Amino acid sequence: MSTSKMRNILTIGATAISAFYLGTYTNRLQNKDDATEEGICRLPGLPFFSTVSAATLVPATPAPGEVNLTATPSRISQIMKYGFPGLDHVRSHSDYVLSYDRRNRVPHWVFEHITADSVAKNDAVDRSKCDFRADESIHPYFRAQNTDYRRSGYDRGHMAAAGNHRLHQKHCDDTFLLSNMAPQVGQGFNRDSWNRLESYVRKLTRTYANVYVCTGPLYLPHKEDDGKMYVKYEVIGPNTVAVPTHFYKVIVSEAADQKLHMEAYIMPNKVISDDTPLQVFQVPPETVERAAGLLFFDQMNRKQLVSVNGKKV
DNA sequence: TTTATTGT
Repeated sequence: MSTSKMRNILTIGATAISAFYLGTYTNRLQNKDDATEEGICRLPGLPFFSTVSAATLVPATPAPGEVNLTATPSRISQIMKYGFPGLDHVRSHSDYVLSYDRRNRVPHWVFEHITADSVAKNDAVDRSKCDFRADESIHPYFRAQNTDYRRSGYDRGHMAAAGNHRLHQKHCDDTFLLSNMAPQVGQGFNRDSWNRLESYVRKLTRTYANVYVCTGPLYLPHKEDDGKMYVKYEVIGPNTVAVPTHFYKVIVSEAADQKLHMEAYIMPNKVISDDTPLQVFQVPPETVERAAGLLFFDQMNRKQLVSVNGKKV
């Protein structure tokens, strides 16, 4: 085991990670050659695919230079090109797709498709004009409110980052829904190392034509003094919003030649020294899948996959 | 630069 791998495991908790089988992602994918064909048929009647026959009645891909302001079927298909990680309470917004965890009042996962254009500086989009607000599409029993976060000591941390959605003010606004938030340690995490990871993902668009990123929370077990394993996490506010122990990102970068490069990261929701290299937090994608109960990019053709965490496969 | 909060 390499030094960096060992440091990584120590950082995110040895007991948590050793509980998961550290196989290779490619092993599972090797049986998935025909995954693409079965993909569409597998989808249940989600609201945005409700009537396939109606698809032609809905505005399709916008003309070049124009921007989708609503979650059109074509845009959702583009964002979700490589498959849905899960299907629990899926919501499609103008520029990202989310699955909501009603029990924990935070997302299960959010999916984004970003390009050099969508992350480019745009004076027409002003983050300071965006307001954090409750998501009215979530049943009130399960809806997080701003009061849950107030004086909790935690930031309202974006899962789909505001900085990834600069094509239009509406795209930026939509990322401020509380259904896209989870409680994050502010100084030392959200505003620092997690922000570094988000910036790194944006930087990938300088090299790759399309970047697909899935982000979400984890609740990892740890061993306590009695020798038993427990999952323990704080909850905040009147609506008992869960404070995840860790967060993940699974990224697929698509090159102009259709070759795919996959990366996966798990970071603990705690103060992380700014000089910690992001590589320290790399894990096999399968580790995130087992921890989250989700399958990422399962519609990806493995023949296109050329690297995982920077190593050839 | 972007990420955010504090009865400021």
